[in-house]
Amino acid sequence: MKQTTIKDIARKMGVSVSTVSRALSGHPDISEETRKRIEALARELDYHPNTLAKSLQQKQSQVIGVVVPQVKHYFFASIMSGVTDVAYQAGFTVMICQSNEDFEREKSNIDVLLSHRVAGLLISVSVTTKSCEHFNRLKQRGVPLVFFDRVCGEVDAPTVVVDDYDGAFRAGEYLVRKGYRRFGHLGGPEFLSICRLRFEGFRDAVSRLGCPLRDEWVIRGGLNEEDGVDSMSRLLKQGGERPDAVFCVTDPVAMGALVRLKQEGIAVPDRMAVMGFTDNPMADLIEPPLTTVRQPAYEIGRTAAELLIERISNRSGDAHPVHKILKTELIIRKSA
Amino acid sequence: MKQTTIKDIARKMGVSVSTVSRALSGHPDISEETRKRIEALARELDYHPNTLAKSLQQKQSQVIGVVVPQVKHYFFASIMSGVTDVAYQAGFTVMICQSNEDFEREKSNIDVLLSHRVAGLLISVSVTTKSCEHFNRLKQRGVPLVFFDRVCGEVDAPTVVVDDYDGAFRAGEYLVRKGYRRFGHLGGPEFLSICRLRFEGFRDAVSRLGCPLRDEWVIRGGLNEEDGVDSMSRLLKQGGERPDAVFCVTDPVAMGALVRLKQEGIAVPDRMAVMGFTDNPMADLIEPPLTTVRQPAYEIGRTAAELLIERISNRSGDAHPVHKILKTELIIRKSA
DNA sequence: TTGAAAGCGCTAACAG
DNA sequence: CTGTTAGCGCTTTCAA
Repeated sequence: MKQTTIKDIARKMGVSVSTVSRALSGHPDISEETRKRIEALARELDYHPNTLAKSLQQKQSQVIGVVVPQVKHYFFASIMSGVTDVAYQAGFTVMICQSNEDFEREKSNIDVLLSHRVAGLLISVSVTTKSCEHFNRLKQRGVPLVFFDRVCGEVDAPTVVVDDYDGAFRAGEYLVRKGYRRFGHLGGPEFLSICRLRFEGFRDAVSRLGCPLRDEWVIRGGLNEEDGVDSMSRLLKQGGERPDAVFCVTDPVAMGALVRLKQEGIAVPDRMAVMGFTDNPMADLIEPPLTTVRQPAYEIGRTAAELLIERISNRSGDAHPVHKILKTELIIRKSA
Repeated sequence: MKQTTIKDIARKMGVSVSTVSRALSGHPDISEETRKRIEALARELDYHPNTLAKSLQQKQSQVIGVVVPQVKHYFFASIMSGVTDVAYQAGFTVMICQSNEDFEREKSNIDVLLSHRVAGLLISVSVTTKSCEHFNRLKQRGVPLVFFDRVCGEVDAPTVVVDDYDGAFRAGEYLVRKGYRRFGHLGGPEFLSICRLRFEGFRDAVSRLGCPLRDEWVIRGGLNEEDGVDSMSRLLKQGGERPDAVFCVTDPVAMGALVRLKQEGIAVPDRMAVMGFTDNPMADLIEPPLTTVRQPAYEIGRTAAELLIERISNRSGDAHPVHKILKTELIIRKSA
């Protein structure tokens, strides 16, 4: 696989490599004619500049690294879509790694990306990540860094999140206004800020309105559908009185809960209302359609990428980090 | 952002760069003791090898480039997940681009990836791609290349697909066996092999069993949910007799069709049965749960990545290209 | 307007 | 076992 280089072009044209380099990068000091001829020859030889060499030389690449827990989840996939679009427009490419929710793999992903000398990093932390020193090392190294969705509070870096607390709060208000009184919550690991904030927002709303959340109806599990099935099972197993409404930390969890309730023949929303968080595209296709809080996933991706690219370009690494908080939207359907 | 290099380590240790290079890459000719000391110092200085320099030197990188139409679709996201996992295990990273179903962008994505000197390319072609010369140029260049899902028949490269014809055929058989007799099809652009094969498989099955597909009930549109809504609208607008069962080219299209039927108050499956293709996770959560043909998306991603990496490693580029055909599975639920 | 030369960080002969 | 050296493809002073 012999690749055409600038040198090949130079030789064939009888000029020096610097002339070719300049011609191809639009340097003003090159005569119109030489440039035309060089461009033509480059096309003819199917020349593609070697970005590796260029990056090595300039000590900076046009690649942004992304670390997400799982690409296949709709939420992250949409974010990736936003990141990829913004990157493309700005002349960047994206290198993607998934941590599969594993701390060690997250660290090793970052190492790999660093070795590729990415210009900056976009990170959403794994559920199993309990320490932030690997992130702080990045800061020290001066690598531009933006967290999105699952952020790490101990690290002084820009973040892009939705207003989880507010979204959950409004979910709580809505349920109380709808007449529900006995609330449960299917939550995620408290270490994750999104889980903590959604829990707190909901808890504060319902307790402020006189219907405090009962501890035994707060179930903590994972963030996916199977976890929802599981958490709902644990809730039902308690026997005795049941909540008349549960707020779930994510849509997949809510859908899992719905599956479990259907198995038990418990009517939704009549005997138990269910609310989710995210607004997956399937949310309005299931039965009953899911009442939820919409997060603008694609926008999160765009915003995070924009922020990162801005930091890369301005080298504004020392400026006070921005924290973007995107608005959520209450989507009322049938399940609550 | 000053990065530690092999040279810094060499200077601090009072040895030559080659010694450091060898120590760090596990060369046998280095004494155990020197290696230990070098490794320790490297860690202390937070050294990360510069992959760019290495790739430039070796004239080959450990990056695989992926071009997909849209990352946010569950099917592609799952594939990406498989690709990313296999790549990680084999010491590769993945660079991802999305064509957004646009031909020009697809070409430019490939150029970018080529400039980054990716070791190989994984491609699923966009719906608007009507020519394959850009792929053939890749072949000439000797870039290892594997197509997945949406392949390009005119290019002599390995492919990973599911047995679309067979899956669709069995869908047709199933519907006939179930007692349906008047069949329609909501399909995609014929240029895409997946669309053509699914159409042909279904058509052959039902006609062989004595219930030929009627031309006016074959609607061609896009592949997403909104396209499904649209295609079903066009079908219903015809008035007169209606099919009692439609087979849709993808799950999203089927779900769109379902939405439209619900709006019209047409009961599924009683007045019209609907079948999809893919088995999205939401397929069994909607009402009625969707009968469909499952494609092993994650496996497609894994297989394609494995094939590509094998080709990269063996440089078996000239060998006869393999065509992997993964099996589909009929998933019977309520919608048909 | 063009060329010569150095160097980005790394590996790999070749030589000791 | 370790050092010297050349060179991967490119940009960029400095000089002509």
